[in-house]
Amino acid sequence: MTVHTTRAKRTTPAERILKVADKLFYQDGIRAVGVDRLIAESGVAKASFYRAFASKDDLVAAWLDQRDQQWRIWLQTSVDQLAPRAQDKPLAVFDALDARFRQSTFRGCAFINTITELARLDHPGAHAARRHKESVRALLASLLKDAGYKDFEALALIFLQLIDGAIVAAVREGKPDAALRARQLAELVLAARSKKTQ
Amino acid sequence: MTVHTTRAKRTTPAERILKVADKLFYQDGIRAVGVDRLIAESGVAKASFYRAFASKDDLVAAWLDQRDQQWRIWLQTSVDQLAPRAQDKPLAVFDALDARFRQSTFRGCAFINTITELARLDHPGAHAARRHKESVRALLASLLKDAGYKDFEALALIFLQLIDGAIVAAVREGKPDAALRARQLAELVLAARSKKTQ
DNA sequence: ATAGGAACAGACAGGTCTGTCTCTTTTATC
DNA sequence: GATAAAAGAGACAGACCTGTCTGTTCCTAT
Repeated sequence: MTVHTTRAKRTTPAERILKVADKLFYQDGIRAVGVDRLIAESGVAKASFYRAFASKDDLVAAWLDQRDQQWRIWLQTSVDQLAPRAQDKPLAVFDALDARFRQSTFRGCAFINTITELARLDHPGAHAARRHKESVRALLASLLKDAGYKDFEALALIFLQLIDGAIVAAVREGKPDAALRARQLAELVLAARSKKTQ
Repeated sequence: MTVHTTRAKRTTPAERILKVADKLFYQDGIRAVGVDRLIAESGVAKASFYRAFASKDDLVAAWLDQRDQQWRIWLQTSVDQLAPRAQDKPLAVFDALDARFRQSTFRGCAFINTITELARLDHPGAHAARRHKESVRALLASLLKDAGYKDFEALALIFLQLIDGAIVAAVREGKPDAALRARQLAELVLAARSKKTQ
């Protein structure tokens, strides 16, 4: 090996495409963004695009799977930062949301948006979106369990629904207030439930 | 006037188009339904379509305005039927939602779907959607005020957010359970608030 | 009865969409 | 340095999109 590829490998076409797709799909919606635009903005040849992804639908699924992972990492680290103690983590979810709602790029939940935009339930993107929500539900259940709540499974479903409502309301209103309202609702729920398992 | 148009007037092209648009836009999404399909399924000539509506965007706005009216009438009559007494009406909203979620045609809130599909905030459809949500908020505030709740304005915002969350969750899950969860949350909120103004 | 407008039917234009294909240039491996 | 795969550039096909325009038929009002 004469050269070893010592030089840091440049980003692959797939990586660049995914990065651009994340921005454009989230910002403008899936159907509003054509393959030609994805190619132009990522500086990739059309043949490279279709070598990396079998179709646009494939890219949509890959995008959502990547975003799912990033989103859960974001939530976990945000919650850990905002609430060091396990018992405080569940409610910190809504503080994390509050911060996210204030970002100028915020345009709702990419997964909800995908489900509503792609009405067909069998679209690969719709499947990815449902997988994401199930993952988040499991993450919430884990937080609630560690915080000592007995019926953490039922609570996780409620929390997920509060999150969905907060996101939609924040988009509608163009304000982050919905996060605080959801947090107060969550506080009520937790206060009403039998608090600890032991 | 010899003939007086005694005979019941047949439906106008605009009415037929709106009826088909209501079905197709809601079922498949706005961008997924082309003008040609609307024309074919409503049995209308293309010239008639563009005589009735200046553009497809115009039709979208007209559709949403019509649906807004129908939706509020539906909610009001459902609530009146489910809860004759003013103090019971606010929570009956969620029983009405429950019934709606069970319909096989249910595919979420047309207005939320429109906002998320048409990312552009200045689209006439987006404006119609925001007008609708504001109307519903006012309707909820009225129900809550008549039920005797002092801070009915704040409560209406919370109820609207609970409704949004329930709708999204119901679509996600493909089950109507979210309506009951939202109702229980609403019960908690009402119980926690200072109940009456007098 | 007849004139005028509304509705139907469909061709057409100009653009955009996804996906395929060719050709050239770069990059990596031996 | 030679060879092969990867990537860039872009033409092309076929379908679909919105919106316009030209005829023909029907209904209605005088």
